[in-house]
Amino acid sequence: MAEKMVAAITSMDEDFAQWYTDICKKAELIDYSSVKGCMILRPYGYAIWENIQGILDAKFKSTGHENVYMPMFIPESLLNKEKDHVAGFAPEVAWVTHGGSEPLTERLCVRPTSETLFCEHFANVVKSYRDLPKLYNQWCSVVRWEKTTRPFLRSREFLWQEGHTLHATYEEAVAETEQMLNVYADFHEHELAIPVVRGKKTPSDKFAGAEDTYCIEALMHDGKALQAATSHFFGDGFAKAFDITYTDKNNKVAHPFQTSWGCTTRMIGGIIMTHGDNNGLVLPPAVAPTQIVIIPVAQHKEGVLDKARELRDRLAKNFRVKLDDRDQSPGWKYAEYEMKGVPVRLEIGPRDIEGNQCVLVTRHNREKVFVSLDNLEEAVAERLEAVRQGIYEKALANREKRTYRCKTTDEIKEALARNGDGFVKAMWCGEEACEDKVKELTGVGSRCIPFDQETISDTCVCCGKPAKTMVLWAVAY
RNA sequence: CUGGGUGUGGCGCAGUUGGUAGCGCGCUACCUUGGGGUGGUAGAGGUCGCACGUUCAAGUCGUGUCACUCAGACCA
Repeated sequence: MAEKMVAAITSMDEDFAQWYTDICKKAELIDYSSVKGCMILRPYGYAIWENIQGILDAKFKSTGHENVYMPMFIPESLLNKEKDHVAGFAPEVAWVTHGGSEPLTERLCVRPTSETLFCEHFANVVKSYRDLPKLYNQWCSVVRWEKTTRPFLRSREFLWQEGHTLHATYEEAVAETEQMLNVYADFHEHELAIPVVRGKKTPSDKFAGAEDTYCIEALMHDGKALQAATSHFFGDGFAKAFDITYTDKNNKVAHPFQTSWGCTTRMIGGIIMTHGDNNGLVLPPAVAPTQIVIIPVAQHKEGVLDKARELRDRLAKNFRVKLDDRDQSPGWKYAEYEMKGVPVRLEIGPRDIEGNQCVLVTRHNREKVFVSLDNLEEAVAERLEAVRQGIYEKALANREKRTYRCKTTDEIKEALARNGDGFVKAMWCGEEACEDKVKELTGVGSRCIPFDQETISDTCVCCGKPAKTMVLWAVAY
């Protein structure tokens, strides 16, 4: 009977990409639309995003940020003001050329990111050191005309948040960049139960126009890396390009220092590929639209549904709970909620009611426990925490198993061939040519220079010259 | 953008040498159902991705086109 359930989706070991697509569709997260690369976020998928938003928004506000909303159109001349920035984004920009049937005098870009809009606005409103810092964030969608698309991982329009801040000093802006990276990292490791590596991008991999780009990198179940969030330090480059100035305490005109940071619906792809299994999605309790689902057993029997409703009302005070009283067999429902990744399932039938107990089943390991109804709230909270802990440890174990320390490119090739894709830790001399060469020889690209450095050897994995830093390498999504 | 794969009821598929579309699941109604997709009876639902062409006749052959999907390159 167990075989019948897994037949619903492609096995992840057999074809990970197909498994991923099956989950997106069958867990009812998304549907495709008639525009290539533009996906429909269905209620269940959007609810995950709303939960992510709720948690992050609170963290942003508690660190002093305010939400704003910028227009979705950027005049071409504005986009062109910072040359590295425009070079980075121009190839994937969508353009509006007409208003009704009239051609526009200047075409408008649909925002791929909003640095230019924020800069234009900052230039208008910042006059004095008293106006600093500016700590802004916006929740919106952006458009990047990608060639090939995948649900959550690469779509032409995607939802995100972008923080944009202005500071009087270099040090304060760097501190902001680091602070926000840590907000993202904590969110991933605690709420999403996804272990991440914090680090800095190599110069060739920086955001277009940034002085430094920090990022967090996660390892997916199949051994490929996913950049989960980024935080950029801009120095005063944008401020100079957009003529943002203020008068400082000494009555001198100065340029402020700037940051931006963002994360996207891609995180949902990360959740799927980190925690999912052959029975479907596994959601971290913090963002699960339904944290606990109540399945009545023999629900037509006297008293069962009444008891189930009573439990639902009790649990609703502390949890996101759902009672499924549809006319389907319990087994059918078990399979459905496993597909949808509900962290904890509560089974309640006549025998349980007689014994003043119920069954709690944790999604990630299908462990069943009988608990007394007297302290159900505590038991549910404990089970949810067990899921969070369990999936984090499972993800961490996968990452550790797939982290290889290599001294030469041959060692990298051998490690990947023997154990499959994963994180490679190897030394680097700092030359872009070596970065490219490693990718060409082994297939793995540089992901970041981790803050937690190790000394794998004294020489560059590629050229053999003295090494400057340890770099994390991987095949990336 | 490059290279593969796939387009046939809602979903998954079959359809032979061209001859006028079929199966499973799902859906609707009723019955049945105690712990992992319960079983039964009856029913609804399709101009075969789109366009042009060949032919007496096209789901089937040809050309084009679009979409989805996978693998690269690029990106969050």
